[in-house]
Amino acid sequence: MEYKEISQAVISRLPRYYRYLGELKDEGVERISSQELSKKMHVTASQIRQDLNHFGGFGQQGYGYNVEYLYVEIAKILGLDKEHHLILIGAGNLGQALLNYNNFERRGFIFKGIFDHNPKLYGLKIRDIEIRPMEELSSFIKKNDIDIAVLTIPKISAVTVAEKLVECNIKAIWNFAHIDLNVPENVQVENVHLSDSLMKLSYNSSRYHDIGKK
Amino acid sequence: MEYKEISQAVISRLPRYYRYLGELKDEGVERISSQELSKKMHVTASQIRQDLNHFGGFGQQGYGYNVEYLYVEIAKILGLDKEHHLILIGAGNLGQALLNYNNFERRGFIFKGIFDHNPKLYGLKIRDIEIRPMEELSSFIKKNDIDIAVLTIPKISAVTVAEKLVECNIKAIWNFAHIDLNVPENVQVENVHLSDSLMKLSYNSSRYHDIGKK
DNA sequence: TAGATTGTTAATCGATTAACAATC
DNA sequence: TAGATTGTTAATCGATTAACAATC
Repeated sequence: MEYKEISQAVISRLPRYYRYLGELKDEGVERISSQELSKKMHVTASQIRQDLNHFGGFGQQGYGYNVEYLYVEIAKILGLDKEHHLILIGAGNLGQALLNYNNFERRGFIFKGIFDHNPKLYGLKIRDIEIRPMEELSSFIKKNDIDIAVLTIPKISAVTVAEKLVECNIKAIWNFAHIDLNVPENVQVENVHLSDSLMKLSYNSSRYHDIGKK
Repeated sequence: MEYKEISQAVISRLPRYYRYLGELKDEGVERISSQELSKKMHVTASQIRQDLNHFGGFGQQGYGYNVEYLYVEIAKILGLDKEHHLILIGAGNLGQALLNYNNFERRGFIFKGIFDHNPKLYGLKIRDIEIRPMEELSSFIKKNDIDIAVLTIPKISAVTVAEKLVECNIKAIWNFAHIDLNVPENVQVENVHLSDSLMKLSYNSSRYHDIGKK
């Protein structure tokens, strides 16, 4: 399999394509051209064709793209054709919210374990998943073939926990802690920095209304 | 005040600068050069200087940047010098997690009201904030000078609620629903699409480990 | 003053868009 | 076959990086 580096800009757009194709599929649409899709999504048809062609020729000249087929192919590209085993680290409000979010499970992201450093929680269950002490982290990851660790802990402990996860050979960290994690390049990190997002919104709304419409 | 459009790429980096400057300030660092900061943040010094100069000359030749001063200035740019009044729409798990997240309040983002369409919740309080029926939305927004609506509801109702918010002249929507909202350009939308983020992580970790290191 | 480091212009790089030949 | 639409190359646009004169 030959490998060309594909930019994160392209990758970031894939889930959105996937979402729109899923909707079209549910509406019973069989085929769609890049132009039709571009109108729906407010992007250029050119970009859609370019993006998709990084991964293969999924369309057909004179016809367009088969919705069902493209939907399945993008799922494969995104790794949604395989099950992913997750652990949650930090059983606070946000962690529980993620645990209770059904959509992840539907896409093959299965929470296998919950970890917390509060001894009062040990043995309690959320959605039938037991809360365990941090000491069991390493053995649990190995035993349960864990792919992804979800970090919903305060930033103060995040760095240490991330280091520990690296030692456990975790492949990916979904980081909700408000700090940058420095991990080796074979460990993938995806950050969700909620305050950054809120500040961006604050900037955009303040600017817009201070200055008036552009 | 003259206005030049500043790219979202630049804006997206501001909260990160702000975070690092806050840490430096807490460590008692008084001044920092773009080069020192660039090493800490793993970006180029050139980019830091370019980014900051969109908003003014905050540094001094031969000296660098005063940490405290720059920290305050970036806060102003991001609109953190003013209070923002928020409402939460959707009192589910994720909504509650956001309500309980102290950091927002510390930065001036204050939740004033909670709305839900489940009558069983009316009158209940989370963090001393009452849950109200959707019918009161419009009057509440006007009366309490609400800036930002936080949408933590299923996508099926998100579009309708967004339309209603637009009618109420809301300035900004922080959207956690997994759907694109179409609103007029004077309403700012910031999306947090958690499943998109997780899919991106899935892609990156699958790719990396399928193909081997680049 | 000499050294350091910014602010800013110019060069490079990469991503997006346009155009069109290939082909279903 | 003629029409439609892709896949792909070329042109454009914008963002990042490099370089350096200005200046503290």
